Amino acid sequence: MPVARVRDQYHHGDLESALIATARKLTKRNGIEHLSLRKVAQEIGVSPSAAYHYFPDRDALMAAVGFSLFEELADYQERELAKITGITAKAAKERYRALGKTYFEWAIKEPHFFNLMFSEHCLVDSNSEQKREDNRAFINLTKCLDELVSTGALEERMRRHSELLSWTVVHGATSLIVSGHLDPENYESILDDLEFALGIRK
Amino acid sequence: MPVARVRDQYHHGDLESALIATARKLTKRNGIEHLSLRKVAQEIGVSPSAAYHYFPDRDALMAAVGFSLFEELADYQERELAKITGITAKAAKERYRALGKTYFEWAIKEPHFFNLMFSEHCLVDSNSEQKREDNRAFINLTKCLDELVSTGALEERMRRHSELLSWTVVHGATSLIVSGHLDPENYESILDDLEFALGIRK
DNA sequence: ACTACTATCTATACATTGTTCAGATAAAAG
DNA sequence: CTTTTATCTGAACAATGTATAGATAGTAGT
Repeated sequence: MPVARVRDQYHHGDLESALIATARKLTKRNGIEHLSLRKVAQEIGVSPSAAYHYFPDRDALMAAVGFSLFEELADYQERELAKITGITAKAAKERYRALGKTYFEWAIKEPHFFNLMFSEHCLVDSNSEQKREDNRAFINLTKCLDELVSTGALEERMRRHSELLSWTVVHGATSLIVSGHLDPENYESILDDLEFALGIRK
Repeated sequence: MPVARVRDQYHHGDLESALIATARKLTKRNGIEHLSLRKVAQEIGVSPSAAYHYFPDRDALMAAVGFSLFEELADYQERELAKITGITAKAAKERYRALGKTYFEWAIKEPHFFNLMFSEHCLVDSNSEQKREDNRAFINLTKCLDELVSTGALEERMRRHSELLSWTVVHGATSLIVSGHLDPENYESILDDLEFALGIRK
């Protein structure tokens, strides 16, 4: 299996990946609305019809991009979490905070990505591939909360109330800010409010 | 003399409203992605170019639809709030809950509307018309929280932490559920978690 | 009532888009 | 070397957003 590196070959070599990567690039620049299959093909140097051997339609390509972005986000979060070591309450709180901060900053940095991920293109049905990516993010949150409890930063009785609440607050604040309905400078104070309400010690 | 049927007239009479109303109808049925200016015009019985006398482009029409939906939602919320009378703690809690419930049910019932409202088409810049609609919803929340405090259902010290937190949780849960990343049956328990964390008495 | 004016809408045209399908080309299999 | 399969092209189609020039109707001024 020769890897085709030259663009003017008849067979591209790894067109599926190229399509996703290029669609990602154009989405990043122009947003979902202005992503055109033909421009993706043109950018790669391939005919518009070629894409249809890998994706049934434009929506499927966009969904593929969206799902790959969930992986990217989870990777990024895990890298950032790994930077914070220690089993103290302080470290646990930093990790908990980092989990939300990475989510928020990812969205602020690439709003077009965030919009794609939570658009109708990436609508998740119950037992799809994507649910596992959600699980991955959720498991990270679960671990963070467990650490908060075990280090004494979070009371045991608040533990079960914290999971969905944390996820919801972080996503909600991010969504409202990205869509312009809330000022970015409010993000930190909302997280403060959440930690205060959950009784996470300062 | 031509028959006085509204659609056969050269001048429509109130084309701007008709455009918004029809675009609303088609969006409700097919979603943002599949809304076409030409179909809107055809449905009204007018040429495609006619729309350009009222909206600079398709995006502007969609934005107009989106902003009108914010008004609709606020109207609906205020109607539902008005149904719950009394100045007891019980009534205050019901109104607080109703504020979130209407938001959630509105989105579940018409997900295409919700997606439009928080899409890039309705991106709100700081001093726009739309900010006032946000204010209207936020003022309702403010009043509900004040009532919770004055009836003794919410502690004074939690008051200032409750505003953005409540808004964020309700929107976040709704957004995650509409986009398929969270099961609808979780909504109530998330609200329970929030009320528990804020110390709102059962 | 006649004219000039303005607001409103149509007709036509164009580039771009998603998508289909028959066929070309290259790689793999025999 | 032939056959088969995977991969991509080319041309075509209908639909879309949008620009421009012109048609039509209501309105104001005389």
